[in-house]
Amino acid sequence: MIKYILLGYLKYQPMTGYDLKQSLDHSVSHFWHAHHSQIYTTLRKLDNDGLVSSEIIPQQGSPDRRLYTITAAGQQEMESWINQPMTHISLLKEEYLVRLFFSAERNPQEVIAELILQIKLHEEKLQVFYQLQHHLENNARKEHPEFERDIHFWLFTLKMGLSFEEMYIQWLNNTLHEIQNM
Amino acid sequence: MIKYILLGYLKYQPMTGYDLKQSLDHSVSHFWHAHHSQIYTTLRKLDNDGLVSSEIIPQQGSPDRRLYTITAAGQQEMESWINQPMTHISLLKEEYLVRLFFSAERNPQEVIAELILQIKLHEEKLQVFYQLQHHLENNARKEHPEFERDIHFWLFTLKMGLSFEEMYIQWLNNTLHEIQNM
DNA sequence: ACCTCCATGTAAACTGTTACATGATTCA
DNA sequence: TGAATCATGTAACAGTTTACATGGAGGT
Repeated sequence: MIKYILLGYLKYQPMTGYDLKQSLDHSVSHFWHAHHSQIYTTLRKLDNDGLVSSEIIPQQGSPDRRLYTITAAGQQEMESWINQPMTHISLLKEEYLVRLFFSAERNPQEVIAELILQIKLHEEKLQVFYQLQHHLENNARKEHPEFERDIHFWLFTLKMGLSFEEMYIQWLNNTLHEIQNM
Repeated sequence: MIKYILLGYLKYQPMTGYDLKQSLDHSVSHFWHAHHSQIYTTLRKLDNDGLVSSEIIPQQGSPDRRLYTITAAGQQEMESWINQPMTHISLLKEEYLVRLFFSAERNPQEVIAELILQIKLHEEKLQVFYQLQHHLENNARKEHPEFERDIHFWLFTLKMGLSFEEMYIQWLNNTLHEIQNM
């Protein structure tokens, strides 16, 4: 998957591994994250496979930057992937739910403390989503009118992150109250 | 993670790899799934580490069953894990969102067709959740009153799966309408 | 005749995380 | 003085998926 995210980004413009990491952290990371180590190694593999090309840009004082550019083969690979419709749904992996599932015998006060911490963390995340949404709807749209259509699609995915957090927080609060009244 | 799921189940009763796979598929699989190959290999590792013990139950006509029982060390390992509160939140990995994020240049009709298919798949999943909830709230509760408290916790996690699917379907429908009106 | 269920496993490949490793610049 | 940012990489490990492999029993 990370392969297609990198190709998708490089379709917009040539970028370095570092740039890509920054960009991902502020966009797709909410539904697909990656460490820099994985990004650098995947870029090398894409280069070996001819899906991207790279050129070294010398720097003084810091390591040379390696700028990656998508090739025609890379564009085709990306398009072939995105045009092949997805016929399954993704499966969640939610560690907290595993913990709650097996929490019946735990000390209720500790379960409640953990719930309250989860609520706090998810509320912080929700705030980040609101800020991102504000930024996309205002700044980005005005500064890059040529990306109007793309921004629509980015906002769709952001809206999903937002709805997820809102739903999750509500569910956590309901669960908290039910446990307190048990 | 799968290690703790297996230990958590084995705390209720001794089980075989096959039993565990069946049980997981009808419970935690909605927030943490595993293939049988991973379950069998993890059980072997738990056995080697002394967290479970196993005995072979001969069968006629089919392979012997290997019944796993949690050990005192296994119980302690599980309790130590569950009592150490989680101080982060899980990160989503949603392939469909990656696809939508990069879909601005796709043929709108294909994007719409994919959206409609996703709606159908998520609605089917939602129905499964409703049935599971009905089963837990009625049959399971009456047949196993000794698990009353555990069932409460299982229902919490089920409620989350249900809310997630309801939210997701609503988001998909909104996105569909917005794309149709673009 | 074919499918599903029971029941177990191994091997290879792939994906992802954590830790190690370096070093200049800028800001508080 | 210490932290953050820029900038890249490798290595070891852990976790996960896919494919291969077998074979009887019971139902349609």
